[in-house]
Amino acid sequence: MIDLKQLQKDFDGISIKLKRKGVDEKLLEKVKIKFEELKEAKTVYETLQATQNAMSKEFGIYKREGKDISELKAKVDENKIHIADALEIQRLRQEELEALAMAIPNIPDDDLPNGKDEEDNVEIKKVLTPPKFNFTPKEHWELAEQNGWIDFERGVKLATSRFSVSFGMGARLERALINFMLDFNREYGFDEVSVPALVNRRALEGTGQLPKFEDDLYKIESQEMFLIPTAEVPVTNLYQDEILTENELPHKMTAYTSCFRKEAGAAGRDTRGMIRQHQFHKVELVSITKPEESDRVFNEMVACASDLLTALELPHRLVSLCTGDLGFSAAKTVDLEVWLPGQNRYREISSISNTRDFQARRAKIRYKDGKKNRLVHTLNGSSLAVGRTIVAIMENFQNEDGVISIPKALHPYLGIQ
RNA sequence: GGAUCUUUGGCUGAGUUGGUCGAAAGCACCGGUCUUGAAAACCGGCGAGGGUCACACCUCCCUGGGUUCGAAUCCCAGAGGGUCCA
Repeated sequence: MIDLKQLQKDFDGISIKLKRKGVDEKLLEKVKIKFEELKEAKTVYETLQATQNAMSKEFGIYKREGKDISELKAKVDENKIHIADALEIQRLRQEELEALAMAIPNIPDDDLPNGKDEEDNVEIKKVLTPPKFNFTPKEHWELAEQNGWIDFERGVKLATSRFSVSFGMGARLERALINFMLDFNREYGFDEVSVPALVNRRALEGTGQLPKFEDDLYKIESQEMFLIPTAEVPVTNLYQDEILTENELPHKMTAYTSCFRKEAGAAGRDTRGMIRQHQFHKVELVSITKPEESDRVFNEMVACASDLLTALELPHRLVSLCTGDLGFSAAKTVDLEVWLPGQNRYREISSISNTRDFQARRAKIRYKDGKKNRLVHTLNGSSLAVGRTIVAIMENFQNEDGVISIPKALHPYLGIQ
């Protein structure tokens, strides 16, 4: 959630910034007015409540002294009615404001490229050069089936489309990658955590998936619990409602989880293969920092993910997302795109975001800065999506006969000499 | 699943004949005295959010309702935890 006080104070400045992300100024105007109305309603209510409290106190004194209370009681009873009204007004305005304010995305950083969508993202740099083949490289689903690594039909049989089953080396590769990434991240200074894959509503509100994106989440109706769409949710919310000490920051964490997404808006896209699955494995990076540290840690996270790809000998590039392509909670995002020879293009394999205090405000994650409590900054990013990494390995390490070599970095994890 | 107990500030933990309780005490923490330095001892401070220039003031003792002029304290429902039974 954005800072409403600041919106009130600097409406024009913030409007300009949010417009870059495509936010309607009318919505902001509404929020500002609602915020002022709420303040007004609060003042009215609090004044009434104060006199009520004072009278109640007096009541006690009267009684102790044996004075007549009938007159006072009449006054108090009357005031009570006004309080009920005032409270109701306040409650309504609060609800209205919340509904509006929760729909406003984070403010993009000033130095981001302007733009509408993916097309306007800006490449920062390329790492490693794509391999040249003297044959036509195949796409991953072909290779996956040929090698017997992944079975898409059986995934559909067990669940529905966009589920798959890994066999043999395909399955082992998954496990090897997860271990490799976690070890790699740990050496980079990220502490490993293992978290629930099912979370409550509050957690999802904290990181901004709810209330806006409920359609994309799998929900356990009977319990009001949700399957996590990313480890970002449980890991960031570890510190929800807490006041951290300055010297425990930054918290740099890495976690492996399965992720679950309905992909509601992606009908027809990437229907083949395992680029876009309802369930996938991901190793995630999450950091919680002091505000002045978040840019530094952001760069560390990007470097960590990029170095990981390099260690796996996968050609990739870093892309700065333009304002229009930025996610809801992000103030800044760098995507890592891996080269896929079969598709002859780069595809997203990791996405690192700094949400600044946007999630911290919702999730109430603060730290003691001297005497004061300040909001932390939260950052998250995929180390790498495991499925897409396997896709990248298959396509980049394929041989003419369809046999797939294994990157050296993974040899120890697969018992290859 | 049934019975019963429990849920308080960073932690431990008082407060259950309803009023002066945002809440004792201890620990932790911060500042000071002392010390070459540290520890100990002593003095002081120390929950959060809103509001204010600063006060005042409002809200919060698991959550949501209710009773009452007034609830951490009473009633109801729900959630979490413990114990016993199955």
